[in-house]
Amino acid sequence: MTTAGETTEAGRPSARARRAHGERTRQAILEAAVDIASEEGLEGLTIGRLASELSMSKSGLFAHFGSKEELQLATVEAARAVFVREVVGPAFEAEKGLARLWSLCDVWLAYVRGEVFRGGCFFAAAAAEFDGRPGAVRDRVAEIMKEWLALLRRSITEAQAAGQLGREADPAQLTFELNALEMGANWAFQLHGDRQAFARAREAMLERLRRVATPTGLPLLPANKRAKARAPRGGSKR
Amino acid sequence: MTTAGETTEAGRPSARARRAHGERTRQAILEAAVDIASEEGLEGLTIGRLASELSMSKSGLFAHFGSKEELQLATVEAARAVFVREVVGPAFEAEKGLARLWSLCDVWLAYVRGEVFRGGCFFAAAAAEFDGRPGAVRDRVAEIMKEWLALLRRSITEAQAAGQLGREADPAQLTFELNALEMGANWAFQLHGDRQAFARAREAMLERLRRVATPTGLPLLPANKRAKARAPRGGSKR
DNA sequence: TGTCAAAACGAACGTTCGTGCTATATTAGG
DNA sequence: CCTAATATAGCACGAACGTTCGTTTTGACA
Repeated sequence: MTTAGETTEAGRPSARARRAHGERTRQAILEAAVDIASEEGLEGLTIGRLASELSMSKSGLFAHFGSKEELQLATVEAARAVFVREVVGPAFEAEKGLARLWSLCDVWLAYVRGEVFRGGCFFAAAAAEFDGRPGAVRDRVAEIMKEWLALLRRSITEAQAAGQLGREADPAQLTFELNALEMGANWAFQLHGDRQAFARAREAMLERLRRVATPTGLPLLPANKRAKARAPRGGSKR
Repeated sequence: MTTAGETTEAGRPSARARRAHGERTRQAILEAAVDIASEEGLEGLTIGRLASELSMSKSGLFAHFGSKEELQLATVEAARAVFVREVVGPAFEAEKGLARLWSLCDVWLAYVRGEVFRGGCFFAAAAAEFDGRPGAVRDRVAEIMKEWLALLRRSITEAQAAGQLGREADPAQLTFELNALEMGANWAFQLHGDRQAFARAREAMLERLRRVATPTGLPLLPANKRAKARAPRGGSKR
């Protein structure tokens, strides 16, 4: 439904759908589109550039989407699928509650650090690019980010329900802080190439969670490695 | 020195500078440019658009800069001047040490909330836009953001020297966290129009600073208003 | 093998982009 | 008042943009 017009209805392998060469190219297009867009932005993602990258004609490529905005929306959707596969999926292998909450934070950092997208977090970039321009793309990006925040928040309340996180902790506040640390790490890495940012974000998140964790919850968080403040080697990177 | 080439040295009304009609227009151009760029991005800042906004000809406007990149750099510089005037200046009225550190955080939030730039923090937007494209603009933006981080960091060590902040606090870590919270607030406000984000960032910053403040430093931070967890009104904004 | 729809193509459209050139106003100094 | 410098305008350029059109290639099935 979200995907454009001619998709097969998922499970009805009509004669038409069995072949479906177009679907394969469409997928290839979106794969490249996601990469380009994460580096150059969804507006910098140009149809000509995309076509030449894939050795296709502009018009042949264009026909798959019908408009630039549709291409952008499809690209956002493809990026979301990657995000779900690379972040949400793995994190959900952890048990519901604090373990999963931590996993969401941890895997997210790995997702940026491992350059799943060449330009860092796709949605952070898209959000920054479109937050000032009304339209379908902006709306969809905002929606997806709300999904993510809701996921964090739900994990928090589940951890509270399981008695792993104190009741006094405000889920919305905690969600905001964890997300801010994620954005901060992504930002520092993208702009300054600062890999330390991941360790810093990790430490801040852990510290924050430990502060509101109950004795039941505490063991679910990684152990504290305090071998750090011991040798404070003067040169601080730059 | 930082501002572009032919600015009058502030206080030396040379014959050349007295007239300087061009300088006035240049300033007017940059004022508009900063506004547009903060909303649409430095790349979306187009010469034609800028010219029509000011009822000028493209070429007449263009002559002031010589290239698009120069225009972008000049715009960044103009934005920096605004930032210094609106944030750094006011914050430096507070006394060196923890008071100033807090002032930097507080005034920064006000600067985004008060929409000094129409599109939120100019440099957060510019950083996100250019972090994937090498060039002079990207370098300058990164430099300016490092200036800001250095400012935060210096205030932290000054607060430590004054015995207002514990020696055990890692300045780089604290800088990262404060900056991340700023970015998080800006992001939430821009994308979701969420004004609560400022209060959340403020609370998180305060809490974080209180945790490392010494008994000497604590009174320098705003008092704790705990009228909040009392009436936890169910409806949480959306 | 012939048919037919899907898929890809090539060329062109009208705009807008950044950027030059050249000419005309506007202004200050002699 | 004249002159030289400065500031703005007019016009045109080549390239790239998103988009449309008519045509050709392709591949499954009768």
